[in-house]
Amino acid sequence: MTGTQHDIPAGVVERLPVYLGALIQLRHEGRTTVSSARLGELTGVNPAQIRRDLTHFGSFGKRGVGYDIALLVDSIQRILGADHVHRLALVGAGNLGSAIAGYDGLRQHGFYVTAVFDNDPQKVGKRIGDVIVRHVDELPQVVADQNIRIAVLAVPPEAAQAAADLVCSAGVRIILNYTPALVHVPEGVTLHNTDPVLELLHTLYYLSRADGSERV
Amino acid sequence: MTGTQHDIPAGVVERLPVYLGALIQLRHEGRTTVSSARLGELTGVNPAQIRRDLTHFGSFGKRGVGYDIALLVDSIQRILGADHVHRLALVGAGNLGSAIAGYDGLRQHGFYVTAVFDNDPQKVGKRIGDVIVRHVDELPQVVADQNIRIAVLAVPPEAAQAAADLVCSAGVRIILNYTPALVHVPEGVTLHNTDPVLELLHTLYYLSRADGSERV
DNA sequence: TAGATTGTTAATCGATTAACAATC
DNA sequence: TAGATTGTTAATCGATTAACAATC
Repeated sequence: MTGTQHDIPAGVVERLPVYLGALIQLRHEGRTTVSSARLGELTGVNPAQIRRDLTHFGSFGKRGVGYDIALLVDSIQRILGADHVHRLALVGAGNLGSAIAGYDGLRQHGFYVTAVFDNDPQKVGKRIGDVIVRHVDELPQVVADQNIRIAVLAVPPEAAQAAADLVCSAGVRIILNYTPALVHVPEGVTLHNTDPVLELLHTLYYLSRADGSERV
Repeated sequence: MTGTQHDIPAGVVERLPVYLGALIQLRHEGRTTVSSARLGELTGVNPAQIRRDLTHFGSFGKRGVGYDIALLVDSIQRILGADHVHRLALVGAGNLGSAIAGYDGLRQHGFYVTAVFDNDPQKVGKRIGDVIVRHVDELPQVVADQNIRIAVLAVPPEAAQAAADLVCSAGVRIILNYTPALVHVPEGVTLHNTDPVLELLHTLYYLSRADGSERV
């Protein structure tokens, strides 16, 4: 789904944010160092794999001691490109959009929702999070002005493709699609789908196997 | 993170819901058959892999023709255990909770939010989706009465572990964690974390590589 | 029949893990 | 020094892909 960049395996890149989440939690608990063994417990990843993953980017630990949490947090953030601020455009000002705009975790990682759009005149002008909802017609101009690279789609599924087309032609490079619709994006745009239902279905498989799959 | 059930590779189980999503969209468009090549285009999965994935569960296609969409949808739903109704307990009646409860895609796959809980007395008694918000104290009783197996956590991160403990001891078998907190669950409970920020961070990596990673 | 596409094998590729020497 | 834990190699394991015979 994403063009293979350089030679870092995709699995490694997927796990880095998981490590980061655990490290931030550890730092929050006041810890200063952590071993790969402990990090493995917290994240469910094999300790050897954690060490191997990290060596793709350098050497961050001290033998006999472990990893300095602050250092590793900084390093991973730099690797991911999360060491500076990113502005997000949010398309769709419904319940989901409101939840996303109000989500503190975004700001903690340097993601700021600086523009919200909707095509419902009822919603235009209202405040969501820290910003006023604008009409979707203004999107190209605003995205260009703010040099926004990331868009989040929280619109009804029927509107997803149109919204994707719009943000793509406005110059957005990453789309987070929160609708169940399968949208197509041009080469060079990274699309990430997060349909909660797909994840539920996936997990469901294991439940059906685990017990007698009672029919309801 | 999940106990290895039988001999189906985890990757296969992860992709089935993706196929299902595409198939449902195709059915919605009025199509009746699809080739692995077309399904591969839609989902970004290699056609050979789609065919190989499906053979784990049987033989669903017709050589020279392709797959009957209706049949394949039914089959995948049955494989996943999504061919009957599942009740969900939702913990947290904020914006995110409201978005989840109001999400149509859930019902389309047989997931019904039949109980919503919050510990804020302000929210108890209000309606979300089709149900009245109850105090979290009632959770054990309600989950037991309704024989609920799946819980969705949409609470503040500080409250996540307590909420997880509560639903686990009430007998829930699958937890969908929408908070950034790393929660621990007992053996036998499947935990699925979906922190939107982690996904953003992951995607961000590729953006930083793609262009000159302008500092803002 | 000719064309298309599956089901399946066999080859490749990459990821995971165990093990251990290096070293804090 | 002794104990701990990393960084890294080497072995294993599994997933991906190409190719093609089977067959609709």
